[in-house]
Amino acid sequence: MLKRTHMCGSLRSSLVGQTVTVSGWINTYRDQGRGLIFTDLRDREGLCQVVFDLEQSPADLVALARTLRREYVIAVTGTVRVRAGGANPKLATGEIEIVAEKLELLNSAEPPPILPDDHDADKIGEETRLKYRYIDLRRPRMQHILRTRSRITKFARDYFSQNGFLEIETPLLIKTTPEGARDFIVPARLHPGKWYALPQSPQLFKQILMVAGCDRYLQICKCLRDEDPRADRQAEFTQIDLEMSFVEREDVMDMMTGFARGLWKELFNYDIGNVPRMSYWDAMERYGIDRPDTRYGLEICDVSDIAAKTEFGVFKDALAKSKAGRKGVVKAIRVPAPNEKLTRKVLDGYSEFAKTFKAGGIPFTKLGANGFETGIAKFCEPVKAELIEKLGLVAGDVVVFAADHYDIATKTLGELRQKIARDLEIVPEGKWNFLWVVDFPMFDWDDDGKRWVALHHPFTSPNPDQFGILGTDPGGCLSAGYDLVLNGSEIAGGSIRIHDQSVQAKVFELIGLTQEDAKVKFGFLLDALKYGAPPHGGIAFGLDRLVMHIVGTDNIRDVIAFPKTQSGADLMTEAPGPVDPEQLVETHVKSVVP
RNA sequence: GGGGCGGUAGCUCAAUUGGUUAGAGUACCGGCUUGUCACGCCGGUGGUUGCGGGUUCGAUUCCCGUCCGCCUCGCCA
Repeated sequence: MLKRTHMCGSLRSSLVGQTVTVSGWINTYRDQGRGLIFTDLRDREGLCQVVFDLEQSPADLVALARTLRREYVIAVTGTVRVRAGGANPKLATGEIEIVAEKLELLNSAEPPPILPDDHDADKIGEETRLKYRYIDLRRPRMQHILRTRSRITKFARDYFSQNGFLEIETPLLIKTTPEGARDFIVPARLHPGKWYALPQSPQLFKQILMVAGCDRYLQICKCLRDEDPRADRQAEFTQIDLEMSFVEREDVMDMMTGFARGLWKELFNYDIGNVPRMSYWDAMERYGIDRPDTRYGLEICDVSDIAAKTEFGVFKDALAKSKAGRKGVVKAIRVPAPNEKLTRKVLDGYSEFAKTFKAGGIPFTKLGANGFETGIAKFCEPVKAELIEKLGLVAGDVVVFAADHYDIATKTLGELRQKIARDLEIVPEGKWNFLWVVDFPMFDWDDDGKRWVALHHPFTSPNPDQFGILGTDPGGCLSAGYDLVLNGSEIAGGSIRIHDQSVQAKVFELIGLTQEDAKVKFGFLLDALKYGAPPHGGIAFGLDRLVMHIVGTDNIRDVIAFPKTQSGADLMTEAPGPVDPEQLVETHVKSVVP
């Protein structure tokens, strides 16, 4: 085999006159007749043009060159020269070409079902791309994503290693975790009737590593949750998982801000600046969501007081509602000009959008030169002065409302705010808005189950100043949790953990876990906490989402080499599939298909 | 589990009110072509219209069921 000396995509005019050997795939083949054949040869680094000069070449080289087809794998030795026909500015290697002197056919290829060209890849159905993923991944765009992902994990390993983190592996076959997402389970052949679970995260193991004195831990690991996927969610995903001992909230946040700062410097030479903070309740009030996109305005304003003075039945009904001890609300977003895209039809469409979040609809109006016009103008006119004052309205502003239970109205406007920003095309390009969201409540009241549920997870510690009210006012107790938000997307979440066994027991009690239950489910953690657990806390970055932001895609499957479909299938390997009946016997499993 | 959109040539799509032999581009094959670069020109091969059933003289088209893919609500401590 001809020994490769250079990568196709790395050839430059500085190599003119040199003899080089490159290997790769035939990207395109342009036969010019008796005189010339051009091919673009592709490898991981890019394309370069290889020209076969048929008149100057021996007969066997010409004969072999004539048999080449797309996606054949070849090695070529030749001389680099400046292109006689002029440079191709579209290619990084466009100033030069290789004149082939030796050609070795390493493998032929059947005509591929799809071609690995970026220019028409966007049109190809994803189903086909996933089935022939090995061809799809040959595309420069996909190679760029895989490489970027690798640069990110390398940077993470370097940064955290420099800061004293040890990379430690935790088990994949673990005990099922009762709280949270649905587990993937694995039958235990050596224990008839018993099952392993695959980890939703290494949470408990990394805490125990802190008890074990490892001090600082890093793992880039797969996590598995058997829940329905979304455009930004897969059942199998990767976390950059971290934990630190002898730290408080500020220490973890500083360390992680440093990571983000360094990563953006490394990848974009971009200074993310100081990362601002926002409390959970501030985020919910102003943005209707716990991961606000602060790249644009459109903040949410509670106008319940003013709405109560109107004769609008929807407002009155909403304000009369009550749930989990919280009254109904009326909230509004002021949409300043230019807002011409918010036509009557678009605004009416928002009500349909709102219904997906169980809201009744989106009342709206517009402030004209002489008062409110359209929509619910007649109900707003009597409280015109107060609305103008509260929302800071000027003529031309559109106002959209949501009136419902607190959680529904908040969520609906939080989602609608983002939709309006997209519709008006006011989301700035090229902006990286990082934000720490802090001061989450410890618990959320579950009205159906009539119990408190942990908002983060039940190992999250209350903030140091909140221990006093943990028992007396669980609903008001704030945690030492923190989420790192980037452009409206949660890219990391973590907390200071409980290291005191009695506090852990209290939290379990509050979420309705009896001592017996806690012992059965988390006994090993409670035991570990007894034997000298240091104060500790950590965080986990969602690697897939991080890569999505960095390469600019809204499809999580684009950043995973071999992703699954929405039904959890791998179209290339056709997993999941049936197993041999003998495997069921061995694992003591009887399969019953409905 | 619910809602929405989609499935026609290897790929991307079209096909009038239910009506002749289901078309186009691209890919592929053959021929021509000495500076192309999404090469060009000429010709050709290529179809279980996702699958099953129904209505009809006749179904890609209408109806029922089902499978697959995407988006989404629930779900995702």
